[in-house]
Amino acid sequence: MNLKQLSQNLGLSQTTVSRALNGYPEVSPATRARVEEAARAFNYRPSTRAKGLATGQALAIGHVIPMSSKHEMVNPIFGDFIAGAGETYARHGYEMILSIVDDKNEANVYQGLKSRRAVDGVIVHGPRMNDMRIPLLDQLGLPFAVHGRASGCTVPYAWLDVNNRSAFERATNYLYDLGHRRIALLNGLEDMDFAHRRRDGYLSSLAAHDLSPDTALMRSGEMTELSGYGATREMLALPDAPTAILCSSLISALGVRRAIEEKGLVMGKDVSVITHDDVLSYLKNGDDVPIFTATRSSVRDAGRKLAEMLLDAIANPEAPPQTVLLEAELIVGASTGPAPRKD
Amino acid sequence: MNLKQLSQNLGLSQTTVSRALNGYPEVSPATRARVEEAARAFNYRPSTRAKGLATGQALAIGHVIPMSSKHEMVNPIFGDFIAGAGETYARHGYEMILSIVDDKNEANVYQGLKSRRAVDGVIVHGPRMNDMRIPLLDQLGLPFAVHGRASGCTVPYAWLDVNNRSAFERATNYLYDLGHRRIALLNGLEDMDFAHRRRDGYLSSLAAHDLSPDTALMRSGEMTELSGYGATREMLALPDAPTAILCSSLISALGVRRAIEEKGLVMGKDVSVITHDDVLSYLKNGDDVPIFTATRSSVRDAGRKLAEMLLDAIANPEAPPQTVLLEAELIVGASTGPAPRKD
DNA sequence: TCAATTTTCCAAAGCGCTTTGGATATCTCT
DNA sequence: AGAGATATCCAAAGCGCTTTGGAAAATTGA
Repeated sequence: MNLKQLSQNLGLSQTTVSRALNGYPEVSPATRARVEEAARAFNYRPSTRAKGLATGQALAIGHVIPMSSKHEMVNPIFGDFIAGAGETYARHGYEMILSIVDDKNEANVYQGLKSRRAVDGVIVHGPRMNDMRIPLLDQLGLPFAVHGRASGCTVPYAWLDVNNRSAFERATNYLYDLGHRRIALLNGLEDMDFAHRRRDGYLSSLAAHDLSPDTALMRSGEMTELSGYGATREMLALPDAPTAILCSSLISALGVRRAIEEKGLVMGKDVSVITHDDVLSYLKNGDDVPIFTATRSSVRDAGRKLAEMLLDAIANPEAPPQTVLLEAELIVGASTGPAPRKD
Repeated sequence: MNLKQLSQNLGLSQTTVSRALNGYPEVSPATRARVEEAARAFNYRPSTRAKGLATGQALAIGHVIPMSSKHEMVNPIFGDFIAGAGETYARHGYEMILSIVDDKNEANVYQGLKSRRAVDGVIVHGPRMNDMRIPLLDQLGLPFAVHGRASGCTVPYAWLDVNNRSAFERATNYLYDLGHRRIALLNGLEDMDFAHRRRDGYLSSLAAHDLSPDTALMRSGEMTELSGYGATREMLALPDAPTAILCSSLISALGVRRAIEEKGLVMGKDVSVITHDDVLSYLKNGDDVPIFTATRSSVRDAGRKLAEMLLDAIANPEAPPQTVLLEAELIVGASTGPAPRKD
């Protein structure tokens, strides 16, 4: 069923039917009702492609998911993020189109989306330091919004980020106040922007308390259970082992806990742990009482909100880019406690 | 840059340029080269929408991700699955469009995709027992392929599935051969088709060895770390605790291990564990030596392959639906060992 | 009652591509 | 050299929608 057939069925012109369906005023309430009724009956929906051609809009947003070509790893937060974004799109009649692409071909993909006019805008995932995608998109003139930020980018752009710096600074402070002096940082990959900010927050807290950072206690890498386990195991074997560990993801925190318990130590007593918690749907941090003390910020909410920002930016292109900085909650769970006394 | 402008630039007709770019024979090698060169120089790509309108194809595949409205949970395997599927689409010039939808509105979404002609076909995720989506899609005439199967569906359809039944049967046999007699099953949600098949395999092995199933040792639910932990904790507290646990996902296996170790027991010695491993990129089962003995089947490969099957089916609609049944590997890791002697 | 509005509807152009049905130029063969 | 084949290109229609510029019908005002 297409517009032509529908309008013939109704004995009306395509114009009138189109207008009735799109809420234009120049059609009487009576015929509008008749048209809507018929559209429902025949299960008519305008072809996205035809509509897009006619209006010049794509009614679609692109999500370009970078995949580390080294590790072939897709970001585990990604599922929940797009679940949030998808809600927003559904509400606004937009489609989400997804490209998963290894880091090399990224520029190509953005160019393609632009020149094929496949999307009205894109969401940038996993920004790195000095991310070249941002100037690229800016130059292409393709509206975009970034989940996170990219230090070193000079052009203004729309972003939504968790205040990773302050979150990790507060977390470190909290551990300091509990008496911890040997505090380790298990960070994400160095070139990811968020990792950089988290380290800044961590270092800033150490500095504020006249603690000098120890590179033996600062790790970074992919955030897997195994890497959390391995790093913790190594660090606990040090002569001057850390009494507290700051961890970048709940997944690696599981590994941290395992290494602690394997050594016969008790988390929250012998070793304190704070992790960042993205509130992933398949990885809850406990039921009522959180297992881990955590800096918490829902990545699904972030998806919802950032999608809204992008749609806003598309709707009024003249407005300056919005930016949102979310403060993570610091929620106290069972994984932190006072630093053990030295004997 | 559009076709018209490009062809004017070249002093050729749109027809010729279009043909040159699409590999039609009725254009001389010389002009074809000239056209391709110019297209590259001007970064020309045909508008997807216009092309789609003209050809009647969408060059897009829909993925409808059901989200349990109860738990708001997105399937954690989903990221890796679409990473695989995405590879295939990229190779064939298809786009992936994603809808995340709660179970109630699903029918609507499929209808919408069909009548708006937004996609050439869809992948069905997370099939349940007697899944009504399959007859629906069949009736709509929208090509589709299912990741998994749906017991009880009578219409023929294309699917790709792991042989969950035989995998869990073999795993149970393996535990039996190690001397285990109290074997627990931590399954996924009951109404998911794969959970049903896994239980079948488990029960069939028990029956073959004259073991009668004990409902106290059979759990099912969302597969989270916490649920694995909770269930194991409870079962280990039973007077007649299991000596082996069969687990449906690596995530919940982490919880299983935690509950075991928390009780001061050693996994692989006091309690054996076998889990299913989807080979998720962010959750590796150990580096070289697997941590868990596991039934293993890469969900990313599944995505790649199933996408290919769907594109095939779209390319020749007359062919009968393909079906692929993958056998999971049974890989032996450190989590299984002979049943402990009774004292 | 009749001109001036206002409502309500329509025909046709256009969005950017593919494809049909020629037209023209170039070869081939005898 | 000239007819038939073949290679090369083009104009125009059509895909399903929106939207512009009117036209016809209904309503209003004096």
